[in-house]
Amino acid sequence: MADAGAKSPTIYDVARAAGVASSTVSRAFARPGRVNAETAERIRVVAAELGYRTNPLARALPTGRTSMISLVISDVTNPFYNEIIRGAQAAATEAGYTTLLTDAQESGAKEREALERAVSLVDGIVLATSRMSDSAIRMIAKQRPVIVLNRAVADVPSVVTDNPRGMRRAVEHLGELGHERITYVAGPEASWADGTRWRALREAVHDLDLHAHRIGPYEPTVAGGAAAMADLARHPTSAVIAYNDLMAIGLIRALTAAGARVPEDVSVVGFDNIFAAELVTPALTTVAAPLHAMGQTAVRNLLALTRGARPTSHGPVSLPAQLVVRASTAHRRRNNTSPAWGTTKVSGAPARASTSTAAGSR
Amino acid sequence: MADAGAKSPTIYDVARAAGVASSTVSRAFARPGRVNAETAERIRVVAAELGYRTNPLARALPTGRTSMISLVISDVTNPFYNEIIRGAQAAATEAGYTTLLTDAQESGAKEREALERAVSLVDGIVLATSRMSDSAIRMIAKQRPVIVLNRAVADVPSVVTDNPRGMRRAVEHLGELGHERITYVAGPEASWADGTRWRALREAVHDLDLHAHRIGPYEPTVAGGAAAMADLARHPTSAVIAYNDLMAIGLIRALTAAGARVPEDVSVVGFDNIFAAELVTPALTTVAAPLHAMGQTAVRNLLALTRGARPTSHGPVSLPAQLVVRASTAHRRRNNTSPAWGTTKVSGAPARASTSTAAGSR
DNA sequence: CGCAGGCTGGCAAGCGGTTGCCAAATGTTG
DNA sequence: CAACATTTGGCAACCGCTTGCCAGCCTGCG
Repeated sequence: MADAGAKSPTIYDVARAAGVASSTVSRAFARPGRVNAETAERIRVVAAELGYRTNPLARALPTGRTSMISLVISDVTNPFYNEIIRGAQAAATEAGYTTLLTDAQESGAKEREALERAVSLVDGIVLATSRMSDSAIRMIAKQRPVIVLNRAVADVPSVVTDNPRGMRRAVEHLGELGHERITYVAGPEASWADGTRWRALREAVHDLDLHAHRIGPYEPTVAGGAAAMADLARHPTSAVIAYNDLMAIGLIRALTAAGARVPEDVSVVGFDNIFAAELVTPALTTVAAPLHAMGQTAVRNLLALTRGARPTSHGPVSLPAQLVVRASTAHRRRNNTSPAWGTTKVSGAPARASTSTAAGSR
Repeated sequence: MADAGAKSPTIYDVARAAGVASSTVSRAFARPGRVNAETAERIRVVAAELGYRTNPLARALPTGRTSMISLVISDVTNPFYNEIIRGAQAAATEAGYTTLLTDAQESGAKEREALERAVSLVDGIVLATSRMSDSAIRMIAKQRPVIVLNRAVADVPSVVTDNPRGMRRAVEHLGELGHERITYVAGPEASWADGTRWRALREAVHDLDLHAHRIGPYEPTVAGGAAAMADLARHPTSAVIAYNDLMAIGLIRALTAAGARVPEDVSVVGFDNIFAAELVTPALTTVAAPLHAMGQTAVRNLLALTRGARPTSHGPVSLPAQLVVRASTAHRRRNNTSPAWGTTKVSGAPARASTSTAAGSR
């Protein structure tokens, strides 16, 4: 039993107690096979008795490897990151790595600063939706292995959601429901994902002979979605795809407040499948990003890099998205081509039996 | 300009370039005043030119202080922790500390393991809703300063929500609405908060001449709340207080599915005021824990401890909770004493104008 | 029997800072 | 101007662990 009185024991204490040199103790732990099996076992026993644990800091100094990775998130309070964090943690822990979580608080400056302090502490970095410029990221990337999430930066390996395919599924879904014009409610212009999604939407509507219109940009939040309401009223459509779930939720609330019914009057599709998506009313139809898998993949690839693997030069690693159909989308009502929200008295939607989930969301 | 070619420069490089001894460089950074102002300035300039940054690892070895703290969370995906994390991060960053976020994934074993690896890396630890036993926590606490959140452990300083007062407000609110019997939907038995809340509820109903009944325990999740439905149907009441928001949301969904209307037939109050609480329909009336402040306070107190402050022996630091009144609570309908859920056809609730927030939630 | 080669374990030089102690330089005082 | 107090900067010994290099020992083989 370890008594927690004094300082924790070092390899020297173990070495003395076991009657060997400190280097042998070190090797017994760090270099299996380099030391005689019996000796190693004896050392192991003595170490256990003394309650010895190798000090990661001291180990890191000569080796230069800390077994820590940094995960930088632009905003921890955004539920979008929850599963990413968890996936990343899982992959890191599994590989014996500790995760240094940093919240950039939506500020490129804070992100830089935090990174500056962390960079010498970690073996690699995952940047989830960084707010920094491409060049700043490349700067970091030449000091330590870096993986960016949901973004493409030249010369820096990345992991992204397959937005085009996900968007395609969403458009097909709306098309099957009879919608002909789709409004895209745009997120931040600086967002790589936003550009990709809009582009994919245009291609999809073109192929399927539908029409798309874009409004925005807005903040990628509930408030931002609500703000889109005004513009939407000017270009009424029966179907909307929002940049992300938060905005979709905000928009639905605004629509409802204005007297429109979702999905009867307007179908709304979100992106990301965040936790709250299935909690809101109506439950949100959304394109589910493989959040957990993304976090996991990012970390795994990062660790591969730290072990000296060459980054794949085939562009970003793309993970499949799935459409989760819930209750915010429905058939377009033919007799209601040009919705006049708010003019008809709302009679209330009966409890929907639905919430059919087309694809498992996690 | 720092060229990112070679290894990062050390104090020796700076010392040589500035024509001083390495110790002087060290002191110029770590011991202001110990070195002549001019010399220090010159060193500073040279260091900047070389792109020198002090290596936290190397510094930690001799000093024993890493400027890192560990924040252990029982489940990062639980939105309850979002603001706590952020508050903690903010306080840590402000003090120049880096946060090591660890997700215990609801497992006491994983928590221990993670802690074991982290303990030698950090100057202090915040345990948010730990799954470990009191004695295990005390064990950790004698190796490093520890602050526990939302729990009382003898001899270990803690920060908690003022549950009794919050519960009292909730009961008063329901009482004012005419409810006479309140059902408490319990969370995990092992939860310290659960016990505190139930006790507070009993006291409050006693003082106000109301009645309380307890069902459970259930999992503190949406599914757990839904599971409570069955038991609730057996003891119908017009008012329910759930252990937390997630359960309240689950319960509301189950009630709605069963044909009961919230809040017309049943008023529901949650705890925590998580992000989704205002997004669901009806928006949830809930007791808002000062999440951000808790994270912040925990870290500040922890850092005070690492600086050698004696822990306050006055028991846990208690932070005030506030009641946020939204749309899930309403006047009890006198003619509906014994609700027969599901027998009457639901006609649908008109869009509520409400969502009145009695107290700012953040 | 002599020797090359594989195992083992020890020695000691770092890794990049910190800091107690000392001495030179400078400032103060009587 | 001598004696003494203060600054200021350098020396060198760590902090705890890793690892290149070396030597002793044991085997196996010609």
